Amino acid sequence: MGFEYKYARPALAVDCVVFGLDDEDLKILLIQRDIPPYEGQWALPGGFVRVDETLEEASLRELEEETGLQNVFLEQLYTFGELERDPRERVVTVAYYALVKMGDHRVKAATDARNAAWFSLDDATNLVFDHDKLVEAAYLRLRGKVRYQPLGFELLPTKFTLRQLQHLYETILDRSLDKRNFRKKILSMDVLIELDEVEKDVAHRAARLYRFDKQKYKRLVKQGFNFEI
Amino acid sequence: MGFEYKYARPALAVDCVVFGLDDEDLKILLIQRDIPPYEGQWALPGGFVRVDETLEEASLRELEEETGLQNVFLEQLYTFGELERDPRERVVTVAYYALVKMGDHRVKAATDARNAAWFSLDDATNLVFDHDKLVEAAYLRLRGKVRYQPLGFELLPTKFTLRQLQHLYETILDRSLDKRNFRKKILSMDVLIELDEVEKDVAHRAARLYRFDKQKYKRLVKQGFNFEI
DNA sequence: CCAAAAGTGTTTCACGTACACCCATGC
DNA sequence: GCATGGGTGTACGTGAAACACTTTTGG
Repeated sequence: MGFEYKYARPALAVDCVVFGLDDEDLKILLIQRDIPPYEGQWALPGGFVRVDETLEEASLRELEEETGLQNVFLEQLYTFGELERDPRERVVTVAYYALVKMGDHRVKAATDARNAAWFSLDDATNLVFDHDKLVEAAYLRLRGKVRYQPLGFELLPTKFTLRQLQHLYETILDRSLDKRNFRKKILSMDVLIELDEVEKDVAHRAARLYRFDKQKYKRLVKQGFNFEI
Repeated sequence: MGFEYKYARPALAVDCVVFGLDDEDLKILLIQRDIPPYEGQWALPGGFVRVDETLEEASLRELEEETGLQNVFLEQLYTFGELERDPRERVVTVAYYALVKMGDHRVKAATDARNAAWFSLDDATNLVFDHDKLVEAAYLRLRGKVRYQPLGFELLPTKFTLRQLQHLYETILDRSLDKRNFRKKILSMDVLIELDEVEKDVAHRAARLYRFDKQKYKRLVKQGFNFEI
């Protein structure tokens, strides 16, 4: 029984830092572990890589198993290989970060997880293993990359207002932006489609809705265009 | 004898894309394999990660064992986990890229390598495994990052002329730059130390030598400075 | 004295930034 | 009619880009 190798091998895992955005701030998705070690404590969703699946497949599988999430934007972040990351044995983990439209998804705990819930980034602290470090690295990457790649749209509903988009950048970059300049800039890029629709159920003038034009963006990039906020 | 685990584990390796720069162009360091599979063919230096060393330690160890290189700039690139990367079995590899001052180092083949040699980037093709892909990814990363991080200095001698520095950017970015604007920009950043020395053995007016001031650069970064070419 | 590269300033234009008011809507 | 956020234009300054000639040195 079991698998035998000539030399000792580190175990290989994946972990996901899942970002979501609501009216208040940037959130990340944590699970409460239902198995040792650190049973009952909060951690990033993740688990061991099977020998017959790719790293990305493993991440998506673990995400669905532990939190119910599907169809998320996923990108590799960094591989953490310190010797004492895991108290059980040597475990190398490939970290991914994911961006989800929070409104579209309801999270639910499942396999190996007692509970799954969104935490404000500031409260997502004292996690098990070296997961605080992974969260920090993921946030740094997001903050750095969101300015020159159209990642932000993955966090918003398909139809959004310019206010929502500006608020997203203000939240992630942690500074305020000038409304007129922001609108001028984003509209001049010509990657938003202005819809014949306005937001609903607001106690004031309703704002126009927009969609991100992914096709057009790709075409522009091929012509040398650089997205930048 | 051997090590037994409950579940099958992928093997874990590291591979290094080592860049160097000479008068002509950008080079990468390859080894000619001296062991199966693909014995005799050209590949990136690399090998399996031991259970008691970190990923970075493994990269540095393999680099020294196979090419004799020491004291190089090293940074993690990406982790490749496709199922059929290696004909023997499932191998996940953590790729690193390295930058070396070619003049300072003499490469020599050693453990597991029949030969080690520098190749022009254009000639470093038809490598074994998925190494062509790793080289492509490393070059993309270098080209992207060299513009807003002072990576370039890792490829030059400690003392260099502005012409050499400009040539470095022209080579990596693959476009020509205006001499006056380049000098204005790099000097205005105030991260170069002008030395009381000029280059030697040139058949024309000798250019002034400079050093990169790493300490000052770090101080400036803390104050919000952004390096950018 | 000739070849080769070093070194040096100015003008123009685009873009980022700062800044304030009227308008539409729901209650 | 009032509170709330939607939507809009201009002036200024900084920095990127274009561009050519003189100086120094070695052979």
